[in-house]
Amino acid sequence: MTDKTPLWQAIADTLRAEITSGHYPPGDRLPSEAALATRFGVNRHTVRHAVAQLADAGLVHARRGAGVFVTARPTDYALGRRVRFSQNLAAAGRTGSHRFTRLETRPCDAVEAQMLDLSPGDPVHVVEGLSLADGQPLALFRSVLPGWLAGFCDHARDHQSITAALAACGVADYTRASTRITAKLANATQAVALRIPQGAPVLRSVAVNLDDGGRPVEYGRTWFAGDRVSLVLAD
Amino acid sequence: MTDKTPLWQAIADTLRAEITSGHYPPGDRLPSEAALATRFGVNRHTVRHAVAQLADAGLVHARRGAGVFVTARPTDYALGRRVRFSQNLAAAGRTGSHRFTRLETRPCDAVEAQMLDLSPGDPVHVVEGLSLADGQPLALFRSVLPGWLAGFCDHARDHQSITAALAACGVADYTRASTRITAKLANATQAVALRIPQGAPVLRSVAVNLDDGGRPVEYGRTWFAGDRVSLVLAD
DNA sequence: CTATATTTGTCCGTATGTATC
DNA sequence: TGATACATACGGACAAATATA
Repeated sequence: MTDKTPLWQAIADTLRAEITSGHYPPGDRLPSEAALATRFGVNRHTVRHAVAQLADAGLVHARRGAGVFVTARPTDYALGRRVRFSQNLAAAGRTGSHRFTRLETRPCDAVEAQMLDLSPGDPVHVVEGLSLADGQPLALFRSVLPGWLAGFCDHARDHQSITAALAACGVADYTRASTRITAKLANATQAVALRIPQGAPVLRSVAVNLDDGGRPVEYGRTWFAGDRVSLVLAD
Repeated sequence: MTDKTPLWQAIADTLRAEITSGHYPPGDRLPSEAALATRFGVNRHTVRHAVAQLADAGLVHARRGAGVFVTARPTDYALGRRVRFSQNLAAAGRTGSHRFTRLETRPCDAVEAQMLDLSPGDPVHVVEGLSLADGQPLALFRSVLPGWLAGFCDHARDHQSITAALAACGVADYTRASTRITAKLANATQAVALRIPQGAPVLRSVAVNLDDGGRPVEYGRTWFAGDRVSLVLAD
């Protein structure tokens, strides 16, 4: 080898190409380090160096005693002024679906009142649910909507869609005023719902949507499974 | 008790009010569970239930053996077309500073080549460093810049600023083409540098900046301490 | 560095009121 | 009415992490 690039990097590039080309699909196990070492004709440590780079890049993840697995490609989820769940997943080539787990009207607390421009104790509609992509849990969400949207819960139950229910309440269009993103660790409840191990990272997004008159119509919080989604801000 | 609201919720509300009113400032320790139990005249488990709700809301966080602490408000970090670190922190009322930990020119790998529109092996400048807010580590970053920016490393060393070094290389302005955000767990290296426990959540942001001619001039990755920052997308 | 006390985390219980089938 | 499940509240014991002398 007269080439200046290190052996381990060449091996890493080869593996990366094989993974991205689909030779090793997401969830698949790579050949053992020993097998890769014989294949490339190098020492196992050289393979380890290459695999470590891929793992650091998040492309694969090793499980002691089990092997090295190709990380499932995270679903791209676009954030912007107009965020619509199903459209987003369609763009990412996935079939998305909701499942509402709670639907109720109750008095709001202080935080909800401030975000929705209400007085504490005013009625609000609350929708909780789970977002699925290709049948796999992608995110938990809790949306709070002002009580003056008459009959929202019934519409939501009928249409199984927040956008459709808002339309039925006379809110034809809405845009996102602000989004705030933080990283948290999954608590027990979230871990069970999202089918991720407890302590796995979750992306928490807090957003407020306004109708075309500038009135707040939705205060939504979403918890994404951190390793199944990547939020994309496209300008 | 003829009241229908649970005891633990009333206690949680009381504590929440005392925290938000500033009675317990951020970073402060709450009285021990035993002390709170005697104060409210309830069992320790009831206090624990109340505190757990506050912790779940992110208002406080408990450290075994140490106590329950009021969570410091995370620094707001605005994301948009024009992202400048120091400006962001100034807007949040913090004093920001960089510290470059590595500065070198080397051949690029396959991913860097693709992101920067180069051929694999072309030279790139690499800047690694730590971002601090009020002296506290906020984020780790690794920026990769194309090699045709002559003398970038020297300029960066002189100015201790990526924006200034780019200006010295003739790139007067640059805008962010795309940003991609995922949640990860801190590995040992990141944990030490950011002074967070290993396994704490980190926000990974991957972005590409373009000059006014649309050429990629920076491929930057940033790892934010998940509980010290909240990324804000303002439209 | 070694106790020792403090504090939270987790587990075992018991009992009661309420909602549901 | 009975059976069952669940949330609430209390009591105790010990483990694990931390602070302190």
